[in-house]
Amino acid sequence: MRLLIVEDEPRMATALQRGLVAEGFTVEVAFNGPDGLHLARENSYDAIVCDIMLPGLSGYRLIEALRAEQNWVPVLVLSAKDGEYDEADALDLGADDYLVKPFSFVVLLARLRAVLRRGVRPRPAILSCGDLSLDPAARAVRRGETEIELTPREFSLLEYLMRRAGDAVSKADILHHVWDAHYEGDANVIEVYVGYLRRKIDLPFGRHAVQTVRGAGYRLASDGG
Amino acid sequence: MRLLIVEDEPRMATALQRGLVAEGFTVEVAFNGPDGLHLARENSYDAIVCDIMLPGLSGYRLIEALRAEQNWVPVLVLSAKDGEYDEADALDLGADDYLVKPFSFVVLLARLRAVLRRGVRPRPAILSCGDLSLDPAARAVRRGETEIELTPREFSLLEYLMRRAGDAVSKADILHHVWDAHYEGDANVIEVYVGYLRRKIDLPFGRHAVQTVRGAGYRLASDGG
DNA sequence: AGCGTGGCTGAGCTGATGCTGAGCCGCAAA
DNA sequence: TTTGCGGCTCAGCATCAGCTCAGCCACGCT
Repeated sequence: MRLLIVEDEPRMATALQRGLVAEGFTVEVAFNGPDGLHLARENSYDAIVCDIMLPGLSGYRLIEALRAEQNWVPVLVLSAKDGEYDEADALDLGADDYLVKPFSFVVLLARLRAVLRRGVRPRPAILSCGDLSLDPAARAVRRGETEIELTPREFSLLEYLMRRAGDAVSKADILHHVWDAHYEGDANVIEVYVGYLRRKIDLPFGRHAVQTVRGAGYRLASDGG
Repeated sequence: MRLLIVEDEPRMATALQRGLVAEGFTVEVAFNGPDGLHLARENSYDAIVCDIMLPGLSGYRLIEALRAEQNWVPVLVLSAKDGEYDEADALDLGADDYLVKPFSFVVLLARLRAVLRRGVRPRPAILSCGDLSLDPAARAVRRGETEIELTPREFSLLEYLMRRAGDAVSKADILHHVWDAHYEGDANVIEVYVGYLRRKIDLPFGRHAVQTVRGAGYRLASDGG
């Protein structure tokens, strides 16, 4: 297991390095943001442990830059801040976990192991299919540059379809996940809402992202139509 | 997005439920461990939010039980304990994240989103014979680059033939698997549907993937014709 | 070559499926 | 109270999938 530590405070960096080496990890250290980004680009790490407050380039920007390059290496963020919105920001930006300083080494180790166990897989904070994108945190949907207004129900329907983009999704599945497990009503609501969605995200753009798979359900084209 | 909350304290449970429903999630609540486990077994949730201290069955045991059954639904653990080893335990047991009470709703939401974002969904393999391929999840069939539209019945017939590619499959077998074990009708339906299939996957491409084995049934050429 | 059986197909009926516009209800802001 | 909006139901319509059937074709046997 090969780790990169990005941490500007020398004592903290050294302590982390020693501890993790003692646990059997191979560890490299960068003391500022740009160096960290450079190392992360050039090498393939199993995980990155990254401070937020960094000279040159903040931890946020570092993660953002990596994710923009489709680099999904697990990142564990360390921060002296304890404002809750910082944490929310980091996770929505694509960090994998978050620790507030001071933290105990045991907790760091446990979280690092949890993060490593999950391994690398693409998980963009913003869902996108072609030029169609949906940001769950911001509750925003856009086709290219055009912002699209959706009602809450329309939004969850699209979110569910986008999370399963490319799959044919049955109406029963949709009813369970977007409406309620015990929803008693007619599955016709889905047809109605699919209609609403199409009128907002497809028709004005001459696209066909939301496809009917007769007898099976619906499918969102993974290329956005 | 469908969630299960397992929380015995009624005020906490209600608060969570309200907040998450307001965020657009579909939420079910269990007030003790055994109920939670039962619901988690019976239904397919996108994530579970689970207290540690539960009557009947602790959160630890609940996760352990699910994981033992190969159920990898993401679990976010809540706990009033703050001993660091508890956290390490929960993560090592297979929880996906951990929050210590009291926590803010914003943080819960951010972590929940992070956990949902990396949610796994193992996809069934794509069946293929030569340049003919069938994706059961996407309900899509293609010959080379050309997408082919099939009706549900045609689709299951082709799927069955592809799963037994190279074998001669009797009409009785087909009737049994593609129609119904208790199907009463004439086996002539099969001939009709084989005809439809050929017109869609063979004739336009000058191929002969679906072969008649006179007196025995049909065979799908394992090289796709 | 003739014949019978197994296999194929076009026509057509029927119920199922999906889509849409109209309209109701409840809630919340004006 | 009125207005607007989101959520939903419903009925009507168009289309389609599933199936049956009758008649034809072709394979393989004598």
